[in-house]
Amino acid sequence: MKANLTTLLYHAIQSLNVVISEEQITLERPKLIEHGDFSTNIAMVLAKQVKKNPREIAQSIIDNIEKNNLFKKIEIAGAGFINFFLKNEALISVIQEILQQKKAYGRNTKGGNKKIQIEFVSANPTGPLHVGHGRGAAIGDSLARLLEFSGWQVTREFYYNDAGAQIDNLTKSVKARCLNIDVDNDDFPADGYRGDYIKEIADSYMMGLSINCGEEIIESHGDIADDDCIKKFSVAYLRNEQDQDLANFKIKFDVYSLESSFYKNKKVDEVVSLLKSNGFTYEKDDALWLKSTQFGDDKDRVMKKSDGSYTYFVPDVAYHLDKWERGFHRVINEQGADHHSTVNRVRAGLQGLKKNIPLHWPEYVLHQMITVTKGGAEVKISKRAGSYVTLSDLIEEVGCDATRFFLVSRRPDSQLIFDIDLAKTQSNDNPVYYIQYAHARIEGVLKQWGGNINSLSNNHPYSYDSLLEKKLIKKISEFPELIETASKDLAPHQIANYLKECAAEFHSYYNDSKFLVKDESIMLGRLSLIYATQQILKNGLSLLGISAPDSM
RNA sequence: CUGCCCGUAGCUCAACUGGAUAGAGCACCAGCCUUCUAAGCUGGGGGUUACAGGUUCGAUUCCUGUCGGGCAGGCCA
Repeated sequence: MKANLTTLLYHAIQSLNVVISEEQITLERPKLIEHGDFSTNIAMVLAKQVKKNPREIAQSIIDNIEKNNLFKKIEIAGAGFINFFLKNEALISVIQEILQQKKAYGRNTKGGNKKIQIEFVSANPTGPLHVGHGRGAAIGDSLARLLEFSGWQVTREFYYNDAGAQIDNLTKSVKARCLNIDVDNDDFPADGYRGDYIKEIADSYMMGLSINCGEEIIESHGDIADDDCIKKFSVAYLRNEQDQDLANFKIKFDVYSLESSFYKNKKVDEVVSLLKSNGFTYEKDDALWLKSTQFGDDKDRVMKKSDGSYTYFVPDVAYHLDKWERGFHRVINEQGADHHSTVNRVRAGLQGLKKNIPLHWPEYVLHQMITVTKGGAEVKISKRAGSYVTLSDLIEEVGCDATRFFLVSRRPDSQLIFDIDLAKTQSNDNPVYYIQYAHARIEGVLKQWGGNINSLSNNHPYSYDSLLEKKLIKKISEFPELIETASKDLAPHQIANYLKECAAEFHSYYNDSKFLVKDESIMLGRLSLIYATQQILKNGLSLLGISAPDSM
């Protein structure tokens, strides 16, 4: 509908001999019902260029709109808004559209089936996943679903560091625990990991357990002197645990990339020699530096440390070169904002390769920190992890659906307060239940009715005259526009907000109206509206990876 | 000290990227179940959008500065 209107407007403006692109025409959904179904400010935008009063321009645009039978009326309002009021038939046609397209309703082809990669979570295997990873997981996975729905060919990817200093640190920590060195003991590694889980790993290692890690089975022989074996075992143990957490969070990845693989396949060497031969490096203080300031970084960065090993961003650049060579049109990295300093470095490194990689490739979605509260007080630690709240604690305490909803429901760039008490309440306080309840309520009515559900997708002679019906129809018809803006903005929280509003419109309607009435045309008309609403709720929830229960 | 993000009702958050009278939910007050799920609905009070300037027909949104919070600025990731 919106697209149709835009085209109509475009033609009307062209016939005024005004140069304009179709993208410049913005159509809005007015907040107030008195402002019609759609509204545009295009006359005010054109006022400067045309040098005429906006209201005059608006009038000539209206006069030039091609004949059609969509509108009840078109008005000029305020400083020069053009407000469109659609005919009833045009408005209610959305119900049949939804019921015919079902789970495909709202889908679009903006992505043109091009390849896009979303990297998210990317936790290092040095401990259990924490809430921050959970936020990344919820946002990243919803983004993936949203972009698939928008016609992109999506690859979900997880990258982890299985090679650097942090892994050595993990190994030392586990080893210390194998030797029964307590975390308070002076002999325990100064920067070691102190959570109880380290003790669990050590115990399992000493017992000679084996870990089933993908296709590989990692065995331990309980040999305390074998650092390499401790390392492999610990990494496998934690990877295994993280996979379990992610599975419980209903998240699947298509590809796992290992930092070590970019050393093995010489990608790191390739990157370093390219940067060298392109003249973007220099030696200083026994180290090799990247002239990242030439690409907008605020200082140059060390690539190769004085001990001969590379800093973390070098394999990161190699990894992104690998992504580029795999042919992704777009790459989105979802990460915690505490990693924002890597953005400039990775992009600078890629530019230095002179491979014609676009300036803003890859894109980043950075999420801010999370505060978890319970009983009004901040929760800072989990017993197992020691210094932070784990994702599995949350899932266990409030469930997967509520956890996902709360973690995805805020703009990524604002700090989030996760209220465990609120997420746990099974009442109207809790938006997840509020939305799911709307879905279940509709299912209840449809079950009670017991008729042929498919017959609802036919046209029914009912005019939807009540205000609540009009508002609900308006809301569900906005779903395709929501998908477009949410995926353009990489902002899945918009889906969560929308679903709350949609559920609210439904609950009001439900409370006000009777569905199973004697008059069949009224009944079928109303049932098809709520059936369409249910479909919208289901489609929206599935974009967030949240279940749509038939009863509660 | 420098860079990035944020600052909206008592609390948690929106606001279609510059639009019309800034919206929801909690909390508070007053109502609605012999009728399809009350996990619901209806009504009410609550705001100088941190502050001060600027840009223009029009600013929560863009620019500058100040204040406050978070995160970075390690040859850690």
